[in-house]
Amino acid sequence: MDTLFDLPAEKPSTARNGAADLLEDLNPAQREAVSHAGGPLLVVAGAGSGKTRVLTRRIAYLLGQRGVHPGEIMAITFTNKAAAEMRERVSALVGRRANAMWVSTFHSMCVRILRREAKTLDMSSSFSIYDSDDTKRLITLVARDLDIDPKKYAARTLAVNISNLKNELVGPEDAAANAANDLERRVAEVYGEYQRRLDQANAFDFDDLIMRTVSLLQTFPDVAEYYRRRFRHVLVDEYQDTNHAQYTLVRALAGTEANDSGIPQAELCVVGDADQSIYAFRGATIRNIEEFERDFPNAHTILLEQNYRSTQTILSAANAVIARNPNRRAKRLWTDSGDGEKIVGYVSDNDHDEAAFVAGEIDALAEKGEADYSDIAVFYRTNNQSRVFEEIFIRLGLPYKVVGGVRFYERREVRDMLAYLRVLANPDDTVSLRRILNVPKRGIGDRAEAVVATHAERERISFAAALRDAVEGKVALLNPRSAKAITGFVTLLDDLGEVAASGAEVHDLLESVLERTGYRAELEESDDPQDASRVENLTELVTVAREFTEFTAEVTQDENAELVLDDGVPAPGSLPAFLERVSLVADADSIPAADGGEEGDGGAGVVTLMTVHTAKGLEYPVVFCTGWEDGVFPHMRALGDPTELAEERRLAYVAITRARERLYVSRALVRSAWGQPQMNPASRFLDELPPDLVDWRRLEPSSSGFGNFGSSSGSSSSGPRAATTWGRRSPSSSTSSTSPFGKAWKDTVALKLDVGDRVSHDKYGLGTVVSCDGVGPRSTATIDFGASGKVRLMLIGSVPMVKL
DNA sequence: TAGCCAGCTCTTTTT
DNA sequence: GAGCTGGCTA
Repeated sequence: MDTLFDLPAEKPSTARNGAADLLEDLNPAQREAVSHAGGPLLVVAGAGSGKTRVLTRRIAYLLGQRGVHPGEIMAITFTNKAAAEMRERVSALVGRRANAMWVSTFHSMCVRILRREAKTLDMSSSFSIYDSDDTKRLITLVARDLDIDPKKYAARTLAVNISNLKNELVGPEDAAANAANDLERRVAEVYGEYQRRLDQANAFDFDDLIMRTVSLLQTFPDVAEYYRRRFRHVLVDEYQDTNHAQYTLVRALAGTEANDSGIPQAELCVVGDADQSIYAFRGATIRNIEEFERDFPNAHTILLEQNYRSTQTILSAANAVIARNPNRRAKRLWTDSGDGEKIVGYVSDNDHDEAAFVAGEIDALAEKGEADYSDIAVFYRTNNQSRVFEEIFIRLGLPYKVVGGVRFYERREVRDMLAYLRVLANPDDTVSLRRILNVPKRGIGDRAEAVVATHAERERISFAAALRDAVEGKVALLNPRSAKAITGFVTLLDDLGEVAASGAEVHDLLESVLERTGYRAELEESDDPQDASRVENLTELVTVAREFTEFTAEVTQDENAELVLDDGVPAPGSLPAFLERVSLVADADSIPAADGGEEGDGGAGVVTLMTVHTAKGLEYPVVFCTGWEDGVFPHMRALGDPTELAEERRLAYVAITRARERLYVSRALVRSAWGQPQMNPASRFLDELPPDLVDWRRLEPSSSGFGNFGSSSGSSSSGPRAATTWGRRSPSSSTSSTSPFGKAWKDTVALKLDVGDRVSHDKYGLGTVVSCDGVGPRSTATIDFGASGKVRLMLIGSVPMVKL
């Protein structure tokens, strides 16, 4: 949160403005990227190749050398953090002029455009922004109303499908027309109704922000023309993560060579790296970067391969891993800064020991003065893996911060409060209104809610209006007790509405809500320990709101505040401004400062824990890559699909390339998952690390005294699986109560295979089993699929493969 | 209407 | 192991 309202550090700019200054300390490729003028430019920027530097210098160069006005520049990133950093770095180069640029995420840029053009779309500019939780709630409501069996079609599934359609810019009608099966027909049906309700609630969901902006630009040529005239330079960071909708948006903004409005195409500069594309699950497509030259004729491509971040050892490891991905454009990172330390490998008995090893190693590094806590990051594949690290770190008193996971703004109490605020800002926001209808409990049950909802539907009025009808006794079938409770609720909202209208600051309004609803009192009276931390979170939320108003007060007094008052931006410090801000924050926005110690906890800062996804774009002197096990990383769901496996490998590549000086990789033989211990084989990515680069501190015990099972795939002498045999205990010998394995094998294996068996796989085709590994639900087989190569697969229930 | 308990499903990754 | 749903009781 601390980065939420950061002002760019405004050093009195010893502005670099001369062309020589701006290009001086760049390598030839970087220099070319900075000074290139004219046609569309693709900068393929390998990890650590100075991408941000190129982008910021390019902007400074546009301003200083090419006479571009800052108002003509739009720079798009994926996180607020990246946007803030870019703005800050440009400011350092050119001073306050930077403020007139649009530097923002795709989503905030779209919000800004949509607020400005809301009337055109028949929306009010005070619209709400629904995140995935709101979306799921609304879809649940819609599905219920459409009598859709929630067991057969989970809200989540429907939401994911609708989101995918939106990312492809497919509207409800087209979705219905193209629906080819039962699921798709249901999705289309829900989609249509969902969209209608969003409209009714004066709300956009995340995907709408992009999709509706695109359709705005496509449907209203004069609107598109306005933005095209305004933005003569469009820069896009992390271009490999754009989805179809975002790609179309970029095209619509920049214009194409052959556009009909007579406005020349804007100068487009996109930066990205196909090897770091890790958001396919959210619709991102590498295609956009791979086909850039086809999409934009006359495009010029520049490759940045020199790395300024990591040691050669780390880069060689990264290169070796990513080289296994098929069909990629060759690219090899190199550095002239030397080999550095070897990679440290460690095989622990269980996830607990793995965390203890990491903690011990961090301690040793700090002790020896080789690293501050803030120099160190621990990465894992999924958020639930943070838990065991937290336990150990707390016990040892290691200062740490977990980024992501159950995010602050996703906590129930925080969302409840924000729902109150959203209802006050936008009374049509039905999802928020129904969320708080009976929170805290005030005697308005499901029954009463359903009656009011039906009334609203029948009378074609909003849910808020239906509540008022209930107060006036105009809702049939509503029992008097419920009507009374509703009256109390409506009165409460009216009172709070008055507080809001009186011009109270957001934090004062929030205080009023906490008091008058009795929300805080209820938590304080509870004896559930969880509720105590809820109270703390609410206090934190009030603090955030206070900082927000204080921050805006500071900015509006600033003589150069014109940017903040630009169109499309809600009044500074206002409730809508606050809600917009908290709706669009991301995990990555709350990463502790790398220089550490800001918060005054001893000057050494804190160790940062996060998923690999969150780590993208960051770098640390010391990096721990944990949980490198097949089924964990690569994730189980990716094991059976070459496309997904390739994405996992890119993820591994991202993880490795975050490290500057020291890299650790570790795995655990046994890990708790689903509340039960699971045995995981080594990650195949470990085998892909060149053996001579890794110093294995501890290996798997070579023999556990039980019979070997299957044969090692024998593919590696690198150590991690020097003896790939697990202590095998028969499921029946569960008399050994100390055995963590007893239960793990209760499930049957979906497919029982032996060496030499022929199989047919949905994606890989025909193959022959080369070797088998392990027993129980995590057993694997290495299969030779001929042209598709040798692949190791888990023989889990969902594997799309049959024995012939 | 609220509260309690049993049983179920779930885990990627996120703007 | 956690959070949600459904069914039951007061």
